[in-house]
Amino acid sequence: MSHLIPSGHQSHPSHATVPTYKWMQVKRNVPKPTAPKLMIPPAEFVSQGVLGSPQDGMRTPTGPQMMGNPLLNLNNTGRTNFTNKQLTELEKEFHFNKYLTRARRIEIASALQLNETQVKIWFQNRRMKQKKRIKEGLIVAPEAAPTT
Amino acid sequence: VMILRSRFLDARRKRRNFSKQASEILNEYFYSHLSNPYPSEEAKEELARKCGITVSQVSNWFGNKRIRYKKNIGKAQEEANLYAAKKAAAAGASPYSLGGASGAATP
DNA sequence: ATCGCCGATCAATCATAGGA
DNA sequence: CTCCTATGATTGATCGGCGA
Repeated sequence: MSHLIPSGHQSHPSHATVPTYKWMQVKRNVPKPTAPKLMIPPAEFVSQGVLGSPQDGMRTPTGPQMMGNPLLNLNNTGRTNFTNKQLTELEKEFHFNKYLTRARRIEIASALQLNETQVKIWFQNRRMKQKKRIKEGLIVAPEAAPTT
Repeated sequence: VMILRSRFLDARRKRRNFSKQASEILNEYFYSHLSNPYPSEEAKEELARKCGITVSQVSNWFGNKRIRYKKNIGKAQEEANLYAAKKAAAAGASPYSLGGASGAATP
C-alpha cells in the first residue's frame, strides 16, 4: 500500500476536489493511431466498427508493436477489425483444438492474413471467453469433468 | 446495410439496466474505494449477490465505471463523488472499509 | 533469456434503455 | 415519436506474473 496516493495534485483549493489517483492516469500503449488511409480491398463484412472516431491520443510507440502486416483491416484507433471469414475460420479451428501449436498458428495466420500474434491472442481470448461461459453455466462443460 | 449481422449473432446483447438499488450498491462501493476501485474476486462475488447480478456483470460494471470516470475527471464526477461518499458515510451501514486513507473530509 | 498462457484490465464500440 | 445521453456487453489488444 503505497502506490495509490495521489501524485502531483493541481486541484483547486475551493471545493473538495477529489485527488487524482494512479489508476485514473493509467494509459496503455494503444496499438497505433493508424494513420491516413483507409482501405478495404475485399468488400467483406467486418464484424464491427464502422463509425468514425474523433480524437486519438499519442502513446509511446515503443512497445509490443505487433503489427507489420500492411493489409489488415485496422480501425482508426489501430484496432483490427476481423472479417467474418477470419472469425469463422478461427472459430472452426478453436473447436478442433483449444490450443495451437507453433506450426498450426503459422498456417492459420498465413491463411487468414493475420499476424501470428493476433492468432495467438485470439485463441487466448477465446479460451477465456469459453471459461467464462462455462463458469456461468451456459454451454457444456469440458469433457472428463469430475463433477464430484 | 448488412448491419443485420448482429441481429442474430449479438442477440444476447439484450441489455437490461440493473435495479436502482443495485446501482446504488455498486456506486457506493466504487466511491468509497475511489483510491483503488478494483474489488477482489471475493468482493465481486459479494457485490454480485447483493445486487442480484453475476460476477461478470460486476466486473463489467467496474470496468465501465473506471473508464468512464477517467474520461470525466474534472467534471460532475467529483460532484458525484462527494455525493456518494457522504451518502455512504451517512448510511454507515456499509461494511466497506474506507480505502481512501488520505483526505477524510469529516470535520 | 525467451515465449506462451492466464487473469485482469483497458479502450473503443455496439446496441439498447430511458429521459427530454 | 424523435433525438440524445446513460449504460451494459463485447472484444482486440496490453500489463504483470508464472512456469517451462
